Amino acid sequence: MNVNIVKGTHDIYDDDARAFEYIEMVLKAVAEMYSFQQIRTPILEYTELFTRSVGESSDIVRKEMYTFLDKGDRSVTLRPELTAGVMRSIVTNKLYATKDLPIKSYYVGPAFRYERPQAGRYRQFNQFGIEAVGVTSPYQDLECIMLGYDALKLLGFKNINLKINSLGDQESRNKYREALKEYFSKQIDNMCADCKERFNINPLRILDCKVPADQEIAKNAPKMRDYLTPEAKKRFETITNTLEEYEIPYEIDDSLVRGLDYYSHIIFEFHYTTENGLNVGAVGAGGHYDNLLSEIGGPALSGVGLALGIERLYAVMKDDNLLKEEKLETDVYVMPIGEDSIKDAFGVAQILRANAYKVEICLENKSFKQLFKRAENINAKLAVIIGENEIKNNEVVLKDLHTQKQVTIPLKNLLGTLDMMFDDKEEEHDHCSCAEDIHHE
RNA sequence: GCGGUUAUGGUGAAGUGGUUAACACAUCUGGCUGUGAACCAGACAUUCGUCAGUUCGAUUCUGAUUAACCGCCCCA
Repeated sequence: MNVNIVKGTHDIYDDDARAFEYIEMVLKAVAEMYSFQQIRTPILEYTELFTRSVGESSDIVRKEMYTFLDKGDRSVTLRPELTAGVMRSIVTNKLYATKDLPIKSYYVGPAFRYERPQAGRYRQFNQFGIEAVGVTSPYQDLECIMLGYDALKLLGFKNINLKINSLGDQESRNKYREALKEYFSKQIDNMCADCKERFNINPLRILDCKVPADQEIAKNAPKMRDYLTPEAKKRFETITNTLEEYEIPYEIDDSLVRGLDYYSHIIFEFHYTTENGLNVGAVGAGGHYDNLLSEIGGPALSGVGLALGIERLYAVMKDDNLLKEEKLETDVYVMPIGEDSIKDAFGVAQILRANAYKVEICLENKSFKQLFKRAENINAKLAVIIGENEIKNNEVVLKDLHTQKQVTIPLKNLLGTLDMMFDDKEEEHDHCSCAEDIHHE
C-alpha cells in the first residue's frame, strides 16, 4: 500500500524546482530594487490572527483554513496568506518603534487553503509578496502596483491585465454599504443563498457573485465610485492619473471587491491569459489597508501590500514558453574506469568541488556507454576520465563533451587548465549581460 | 460544498467477457569489459486505482470507494 501525496499538494523537483527558483530570484531582485527587505514568519499562527485580520466574513476564514488544536488545546492555523503574519511580526517585534517608517518587507513561502484543487489552484501553494507599512501617500500604493507590474514584465509577460477599484475610506464604505443594502433589500429574496448570507455579513461581496441572474440584478446597483468622499476620490484619481502618465494600462472594475476584509481605498488584481488561452485567475493581487495593524493590537498605521502566486506564474509562463532556459548545468563529470580507479577519481572530484566547480562523479564501475549517457543527461560540459593507466602516470584525460576533443594532461595541471577554460567562457558570457535586458525596452 | 471527465509497466499510451495485454520512449544485458550516435539480439505489466457484486470465467459489465484533471463558488 503506497502512501499518497496529500490532496492538493504537489512535489516540485528538478527542472520545475529550478524554474521556481528562477521566478523567486527575479521577484526578490525586483523587491530589492524597490528597497524591500526580506521577512520570514512562521507558517503556523494562532487562529485568532486570521479571524481578526483576514476577517470573519471572508470565505478564507469561513471555510478554507487548515485549523486544528495543538497538544495544549490552542487553536492554530496554517497560514492562508502571509500578510497577517507580517503584521503580527511588526507588532510582536515592535518594528514600528524600533525601525524607521516605512517598514518595507517582502516574503516568499508556502500558504495553505482547504479548497477543491483545479487549474492553478492548490491546497499548499507558494506566494511572493510585499508589504509597505507606515506611509499614507497614494504614491506608496502606486509603488506597489508598479513593483508588481515590473516584476511581471521582467518575467517576460506581455499584455498584463491590471484591474483596479477603490473601496474608499471608512466613511465612504459605510455610506455605500447602506446604499447597497437598500438597493438589494427589494430583490434579495430572488437571489442565491450565498448572496442572502452576503447581504447580512458584507453586502459588497454580492457584487462579486457569478450567478448570471444575480449579476443582472447587481449590474444596476449603486457604484462605489459615486459614494467616495472627496478625499477618497482624489486619492483614487492620483493613482489612476499616475498610471496613465506612466502608460500602465489598467481597467476600473466596479465589481472588484476582494475577498479579504481588511482592504480600503485602492485594490488591484493582475490577470493574464496565455496565447493558448490558459487563464488561472489572478496571478497577483493586493491593496491598501488602514486598520489592519490596529486590529491586531498595533498602532494605527496604514499600509499596502501585493501578493503573487508562484504556481500560477509558473503555470502561465510554462504555457507561454517563458521558462525554457532553466536546465541543469554540470561543469565536469568524473569518470572512473574500473573499480580500482574510484578512490582516486573521488579525490579529484572533491578537489574540483572545493574550487567551486559543479562536479558529478560516477561511483560505480560502469561501461563507457552508460558513463556518456549520464554525462549527457546531466548536461556536463567536460569529462575527466581516470583509469589505471592515468593513475600510474599521474595523468587524467580531459574531454570536451561538445567538441569531442580530448587531451591527456598531468593531474597537477587539471585545475589550472579548467580555470583557463572557464575564465574564457565567463568573459564571453559578460558580453550579453543580464543587466542590459532589464534596462532594455 | 456542488457538477463533469478519467484511472492499464518507470513514462506516453492501444486493446479484449476466455491465460501471448499491442506499440513507442526510458532503463538494463549482450554484440563492443578504454570512449558517446546509429544498428542488431534479448530482458522489462503473475497484471489493468481499491473493495465488493454479476458470471463457469472480469482488466473488460455493475455498484461503491479513493485519487487526479477540469468547471462552479472563492481565490494567489
